[in-house]
Amino acid sequence: MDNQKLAQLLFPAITGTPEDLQRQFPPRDLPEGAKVTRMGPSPTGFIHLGNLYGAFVDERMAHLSGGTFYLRIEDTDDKRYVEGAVETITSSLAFFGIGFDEGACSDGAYGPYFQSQRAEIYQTFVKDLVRRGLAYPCFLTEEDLARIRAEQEANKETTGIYGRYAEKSRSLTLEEIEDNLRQGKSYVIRLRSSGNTEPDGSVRYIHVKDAIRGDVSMPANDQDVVILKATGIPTYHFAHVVDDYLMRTTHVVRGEEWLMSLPIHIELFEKLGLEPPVYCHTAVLMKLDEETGNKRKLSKRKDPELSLDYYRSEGYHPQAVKEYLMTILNSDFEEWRAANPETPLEDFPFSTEKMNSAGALFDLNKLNDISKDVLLGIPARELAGFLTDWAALARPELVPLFTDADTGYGPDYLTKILDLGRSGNKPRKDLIYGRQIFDFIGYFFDEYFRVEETIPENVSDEDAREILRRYLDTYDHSDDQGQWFDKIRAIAVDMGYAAKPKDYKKHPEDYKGHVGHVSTVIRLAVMGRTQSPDVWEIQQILGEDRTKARLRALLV
RNA sequence: GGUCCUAUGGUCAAGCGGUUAAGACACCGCCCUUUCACGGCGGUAACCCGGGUUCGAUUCCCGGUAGGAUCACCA
Repeated sequence: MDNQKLAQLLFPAITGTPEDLQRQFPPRDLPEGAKVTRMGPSPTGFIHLGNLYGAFVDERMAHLSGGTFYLRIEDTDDKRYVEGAVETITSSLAFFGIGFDEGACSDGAYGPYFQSQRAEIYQTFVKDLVRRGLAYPCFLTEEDLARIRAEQEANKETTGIYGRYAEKSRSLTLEEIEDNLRQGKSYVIRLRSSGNTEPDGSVRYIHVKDAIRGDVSMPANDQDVVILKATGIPTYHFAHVVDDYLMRTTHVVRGEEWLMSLPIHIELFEKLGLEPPVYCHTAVLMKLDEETGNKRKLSKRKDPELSLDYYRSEGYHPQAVKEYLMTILNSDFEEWRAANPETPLEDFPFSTEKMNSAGALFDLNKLNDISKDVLLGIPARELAGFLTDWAALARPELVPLFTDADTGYGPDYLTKILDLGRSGNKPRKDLIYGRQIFDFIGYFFDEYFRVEETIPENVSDEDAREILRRYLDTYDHSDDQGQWFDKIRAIAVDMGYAAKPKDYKKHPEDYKGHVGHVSTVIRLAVMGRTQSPDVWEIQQILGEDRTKARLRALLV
């Protein structure tokens, strides 16, 4: 077989060579040790927590080393394309403070960054492979493939085109190929694999140093995998090898679902004579399945928390999600964070070697706990803005209350609410995420104020009314916190409640209850609930009119 | 089924041949306290099983078991 002729027959339009391309995209001019990473999403527009997890690793590796992080759209499967996907991807990541240095979003010197626009580049490499006898056209139809598969399954053999199953296509003569081409038969280009059998008949293994998993070894590839689809567009495997080489990627971060195709990629790099990057195969994010009690991969359909939109619509602060992700990524991050509460996340010495190769369970509790601390570190004014942004997305009807002082509320009001109890050396950590925050502070807005709990058991209805009446009678909005509470204490004592809970605990028979029960009644009247931050401070925020109105409402 | 990965409390995890087996979240109790939260103190709770190697295995090796991943002209 004249491979030179075959190559020319198959790719008459390709005139360049791999060497030309290598010259066209020379090694990047970066400092020693700088890492070049990339994110390669398919443009379905759906971007989930797993993507963010990976992108975060990419971004940290690149930027911690003074390298480059770029975006490449892997749209070799035209069926998947969704309009506006690039915008969705970049804006989703931007929300979490992850930005690309170059790529599909902003261009750069190593493009094009859409695989669909790189057909000529791939074909240049394929043509070279054909020319060297390392790849060949295959005219097997879907039916042929199905038949082979059925036979293999019946024989309990590995499925695929390899060994003797590849022979027919591999041994096609130039004339047969020409003939097929003339008939307009559809074909793919397959790699002519060297197989994985040693001369002595044993299986040959590949050994790869994975930056997360350490030494990994598995049987070398023996499949004549498809490298160029009938459309002339490469499969993922081939595109990965060509692109990551030409774009001078130093570290490929991808999910462990790719681990099994590593032998293919290694063989492809070998045949192409190119240096493979360092691989970093990340663990899959897991979740405990309620039904089976087993760990399972987070699923797009069953688990809303996989979607990044979930965090946006729930109102999680991006920083909280990031910090949570970092605790999963590098477990010593929590310790570091405790020692460096003020230091930006970017200063943490992240490393792939500290990553765990087992799949971590997604832990919402932990995220919430981290979120409390993160929100505490954000000034109330800024938090008000964040909450307003969240409301615009998830609860648009709240936006006027947060932004418009004419509603009787507005941004200053909201800021005061959010800052409640956060000063001092033992600040409250009530705020977790948007939806939860509004549940927590809703009573500050008359439209959402509702008395939803009942008075303590040991306070009679008559006493409750009496407490409120006396409280309203003596209410002076300018009282300081001490004066204010003295009045409550006076009401309590006067009505037969202990001034101190301890007195009541010691001699419960002497009292109806204690001052805490009395203030609970007030709390219920003003806040609509029995649990809340300091009543006096809340009243100061509510203002005199609103406070009194709520008290009166219960007395009529 | 083949191949590969993984295996420490409910969860995330330190550990890397000799430890009273860290820590964090969650949970429980106590203290602080007008409620709640915060904070402080304390507590329950773990090395998958079986063989080796070794004076000694959570740690190393082999086997099992379990869970996960993957076996496309999808990425």
